[in-house]
Amino acid sequence: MDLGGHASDVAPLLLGSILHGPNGAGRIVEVEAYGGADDPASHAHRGPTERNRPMFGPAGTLYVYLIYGIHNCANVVTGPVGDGQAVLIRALEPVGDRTAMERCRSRRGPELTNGPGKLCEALGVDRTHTDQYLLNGGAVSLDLREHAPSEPIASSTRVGITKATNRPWRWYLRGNRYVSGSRGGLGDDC
DNA sequence: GCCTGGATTGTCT
DNA sequence: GACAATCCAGGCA
Repeated sequence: MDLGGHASDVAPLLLGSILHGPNGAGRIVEVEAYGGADDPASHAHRGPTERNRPMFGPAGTLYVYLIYGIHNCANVVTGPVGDGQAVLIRALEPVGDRTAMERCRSRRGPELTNGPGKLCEALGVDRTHTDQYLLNGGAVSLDLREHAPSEPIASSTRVGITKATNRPWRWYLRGNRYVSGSRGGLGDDC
């Protein structure tokens, strides 16, 4: 798979890939695309800053930021160097041994990883991992899928943003119980 | 320098 | 359904 395309092209292709963290691993079941300067909702909209610098690195770089002072959110950088495009990982389906993740989260079932902040806490991913390259088997790494997932892929508008809310740049595996949205009743087709 | 608001979540009512 | 928790980038003076 080529991560060098536009975030909105790469995002649905990441569904089904496996994200590994210090505490465990999960299959990506929900993503959102964030563009560069052309996307007002993206951190990269105003150009490079100290925080978003990893977004402007090579495709396959990890960008982790702190939101609301509490939660970490993990993104996979896509597109050419300097573009600032990234794909936000919103939900995972745990794979393999999940005991370490459950211990970290003090929760089980979908509550383990069905949100961007939740999955970072479960996997043990935080801002110290930002700017890591995901494709060389480090503490945080990405196993790109070889085949498309068996579940149907659905899309909708993005969640939790106030700008450019009309772009249908959220993709998820329809019917998967680890997709986020239990709070907002999201998950309709687009 | 100070102020504001955010790609969220857990808890309480 | 409402709201508190808690950090910091970015805007503005």
